[in-house]
Amino acid sequence: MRENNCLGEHMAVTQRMLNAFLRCRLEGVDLSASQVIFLMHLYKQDGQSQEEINKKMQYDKGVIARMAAALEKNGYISRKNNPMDNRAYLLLLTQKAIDFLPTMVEILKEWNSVLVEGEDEETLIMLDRAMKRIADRSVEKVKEIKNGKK
Amino acid sequence: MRENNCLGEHMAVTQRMLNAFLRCRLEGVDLSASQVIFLMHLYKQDGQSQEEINKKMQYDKGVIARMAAALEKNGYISRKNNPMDNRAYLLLLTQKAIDFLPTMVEILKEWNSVLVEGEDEETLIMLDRAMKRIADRSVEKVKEIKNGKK
DNA sequence: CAGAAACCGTTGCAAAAACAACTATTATAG
DNA sequence: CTATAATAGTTGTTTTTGCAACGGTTTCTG
Repeated sequence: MRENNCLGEHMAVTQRMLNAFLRCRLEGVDLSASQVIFLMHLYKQDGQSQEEINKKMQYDKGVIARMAAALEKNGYISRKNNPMDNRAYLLLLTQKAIDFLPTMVEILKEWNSVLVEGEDEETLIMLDRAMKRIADRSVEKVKEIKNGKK
Repeated sequence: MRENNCLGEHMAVTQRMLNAFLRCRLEGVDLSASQVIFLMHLYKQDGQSQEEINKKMQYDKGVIARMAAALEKNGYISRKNNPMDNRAYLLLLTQKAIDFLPTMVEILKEWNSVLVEGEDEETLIMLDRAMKRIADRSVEKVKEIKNGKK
């Protein structure tokens, strides 16, 4: 009981450190820490909508809108209207973004190596799966609360 | 490899959900999400300095200074000069903070129950320890980078 | 002991993020 | 078919966070 209560704090600290790390490694690059994660989602699957990125990152949709606008302005993505749904965009990576991928992967790999250093393969698999379940339940919980309030 | 890369994203999502959850539960209370965590550190050990809280939470020290000022202004803590070191404060919980403790514990317990739901006791212990190691390495890594830059 | 370095805290400023109100489009219900 | 609800995105405003420069203490070093 006592021990579990700290999980959240460890995550919070790690999260702040990740952001600090990314800010250091992105010095001189016209990308913020969260924009890099944004782009990573598009690398995994190009042509998503802001809504889809929003669901995955769980940032406020206003924040996502501004990130997308900034990424477009800086030439990392283009926003095509989705012919299937005129409300939504297709967010598409530009060549500039594709060229930046190797750098980004290297930076994320460096961070990942810090996270996994000295941990068993078994522990890591377990950790990742458990954290996914936890993240999913967290999203669900907040959704319930917010729906209940309307 | 592929799987581990997502650890950070799961943590990030969970972290944002925790903040959203706390904001909901703290409606009408003159405390922010991070201020509650701040107070929790004082509950664990009263009379710490801002620097000590800073080390544990890993927020920027300016942020900690403003949190402490706000908590004092709203009557949750008092700041006594430390007779052993005139640079530092002793941050002390007031009665108002102590009265609020049960509410706070209940809120955090509610959140914790979301995190641990359906997980084995074994998994949880493992998770907490692994996350502590990860958080510690993260802090260390960022410290190295920032020292290297000076 | 004097000067330099490290430490603790504050403040101005800028970036990041949340929230709410809004427009426009699509989907659903009666 | 129309009215209502839900969806996708934008924008104004406020709060939160990070960074850097600063002032006053303490500690270290020669």
